Amino acid sequence: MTTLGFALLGLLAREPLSGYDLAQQLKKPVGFFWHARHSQIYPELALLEAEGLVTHRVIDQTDRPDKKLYEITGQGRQVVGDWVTSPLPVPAVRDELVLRAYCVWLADRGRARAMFEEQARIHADSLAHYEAIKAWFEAEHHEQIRDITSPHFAGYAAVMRGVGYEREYTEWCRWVVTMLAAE
Amino acid sequence: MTTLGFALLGLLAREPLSGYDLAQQLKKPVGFFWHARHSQIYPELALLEAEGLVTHRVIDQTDRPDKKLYEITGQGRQVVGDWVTSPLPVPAVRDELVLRAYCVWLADRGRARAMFEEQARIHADSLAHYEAIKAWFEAEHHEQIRDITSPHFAGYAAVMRGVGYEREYTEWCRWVVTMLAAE
DNA sequence: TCTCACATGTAACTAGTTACATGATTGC
DNA sequence: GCAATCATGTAACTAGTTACATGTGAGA
Repeated sequence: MTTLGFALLGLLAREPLSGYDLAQQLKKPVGFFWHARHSQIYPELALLEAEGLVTHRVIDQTDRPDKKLYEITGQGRQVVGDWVTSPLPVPAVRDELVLRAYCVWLADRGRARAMFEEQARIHADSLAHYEAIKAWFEAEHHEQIRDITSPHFAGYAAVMRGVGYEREYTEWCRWVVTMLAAE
Repeated sequence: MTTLGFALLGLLAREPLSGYDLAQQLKKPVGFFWHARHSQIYPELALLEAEGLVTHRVIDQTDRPDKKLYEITGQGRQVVGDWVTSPLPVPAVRDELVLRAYCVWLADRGRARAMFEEQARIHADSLAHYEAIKAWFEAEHHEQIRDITSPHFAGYAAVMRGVGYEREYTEWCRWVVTMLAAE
């Protein structure tokens, strides 16, 4: 089982979806912590089905192409649940912007400043986006986000991380900008 | 040019190193934002040399195996400097722990709590590590860390990100733990 | 007419990981 | 004798990206 497989099972545990739907979900912002293209999703769904973790049925549609609606099986639910608490290998962080910061002493000051300003903007926008989703969770699911057996709690937890991550990232970018702008 | 190539050039711009040294550097904590195994580094160095961005000379050693010491060329320096401010593609975040949080409603509560407690510990340790390096920079290079043309400024900037990242990560893990522990 | 959203797939390639392979010296 | 550090490489595999491929219906 690959991590993508678990990501798909995690989404299908909430509601039945087609491969196309899954690809949409694995775009921002739900998929800020994991994402994939349809070219990776379709073969992965076939593998999940071969292992009995999902099933599909074809939905005939007149106004648009037919689709395969995937549903998680009881076994699939079990497998995701077990995976969540299984030993986690040390996470591999790769961040090209931090790598660029590490090399910024070799770059043109003005251009570097402009780049970090733009990155600050991008992460501030992303932060605003997550904060809006957080506010929506608090307004629409204020009960469920405290219930750890609810998917809304889990979604809220992920969004909380998104907020914290982007807030910190934005602050760091701005700090770099002030350093590059000094004097 | 791959990102790894730029990472290697960024290290070689500071001092000449062997492939083995580079592999050591690309381990924690310098390499918290980028890392690679020696199996990827050796071929990449050969490519960099073929492009005229680095050169090497063999250092004969009696007490240990001979090594190839790589040095960055003027062209190499130019190439890294330009890359730093070149357009940055949207960063692809992949975080398995957040994905697991998104699926935590399907898991056993006690086991999930234990896992997030352990992750909180790991990130708190990592934070302490970065904070020590930050303090070392401030004590040993208090002048250079304000000079944006100094590699120490760039190193300090990267470490600042490490501190912020791990601080936020630790806080989030602890928040998840308190949620899982409630009642 | 053309583009966009819906819908599903395969093929070719790239980056990165794991495993294989070798060999010297130092310290337990 | 055995493990660890230093030192350099290759081979096989996996995950993920980009590009190729096809086709419908709605709306500008």
